[in-house]
Amino acid sequence: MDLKITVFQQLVSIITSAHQLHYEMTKDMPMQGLTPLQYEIMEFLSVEQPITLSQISECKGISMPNTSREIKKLTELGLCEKIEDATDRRKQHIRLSAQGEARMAEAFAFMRSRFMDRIEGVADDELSEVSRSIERLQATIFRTTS
Amino acid sequence: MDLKITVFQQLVSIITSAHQLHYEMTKDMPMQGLTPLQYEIMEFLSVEQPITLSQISECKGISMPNTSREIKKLTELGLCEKIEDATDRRKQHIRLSAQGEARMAEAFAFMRSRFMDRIEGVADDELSEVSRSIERLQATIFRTTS
DNA sequence: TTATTTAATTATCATTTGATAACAACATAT
DNA sequence: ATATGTTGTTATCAAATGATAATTAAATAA
Repeated sequence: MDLKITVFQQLVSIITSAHQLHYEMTKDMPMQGLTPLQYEIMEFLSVEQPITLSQISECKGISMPNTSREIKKLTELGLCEKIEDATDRRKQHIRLSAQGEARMAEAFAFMRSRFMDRIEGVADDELSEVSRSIERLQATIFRTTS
Repeated sequence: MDLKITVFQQLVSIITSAHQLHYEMTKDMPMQGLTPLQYEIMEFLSVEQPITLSQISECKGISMPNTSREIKKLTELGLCEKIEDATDRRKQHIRLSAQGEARMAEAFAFMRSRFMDRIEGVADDELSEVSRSIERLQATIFRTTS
């Protein structure tokens, strides 16, 4: 069969697995007043930061009014903050506040603990292989086509 | 730094990338009357099939009443069907109907097309590397710990 | 200058999804 | 036989999210 088709099918399967693993790592995690969407935005912010409202809207597929609403709530909760753009006064750069960073550090610690249980028996040389494999995927198919 | 910590951080990044890529492949895809959750269940069914209602509920983190409601809607739309269990008459095994399979084949064709555009310039030997990398991940960290 | 575009906000309503209680049918343990 | 647990259903309400219109302010194009 065509190699590209094979890789596509493998990609679908790994996307499914990644989704499933994320679900298992975050299941029963205390949300401390955040709705699922708000938490999702927080996770996104901890990876892409700082970022404007329009970019969040575009990347996550949330309309501008709804993005504005959720960021407002997160800001009111003290979890993120708005920074004015130096050259364009319309733009707002959003980043996690110190409290928001702490909150996400907790979340990732929770996930990490779940992950550690999962890979308990895996040998170091196998893990090195895994590490190289992930690097390879990030450098090719997951690379952002700008 | 500890290898396991490194792999965890890489894992978080690949989960994010996978989520992002899935979003880009399905963005603007015609949903033909399916809600996001219903489509998500359809994707799940096309991977795990047949499966009981309780298993869908457990795996996807949807309560039984809500799972029942959504499966009922999908069944009414002719996209999936219920099969009685031979030994336990309470159980319902759910699978995609022929129409449901056709619908998902369309969905995957849509995604595949997007994916092909994305990897247009990637050489075959690089793709083979990607393929091996995915296999390695599926065999290790994404393997289901039963 | 004036028009047009872009970034963000507020308000509002519809839809989707989540949560809970009450129930029915069947299986299994005591 | 009776109790208890499991699987799934229906109904209902609450919460979260999506969608749209109207608005403000600032940048940019004409």
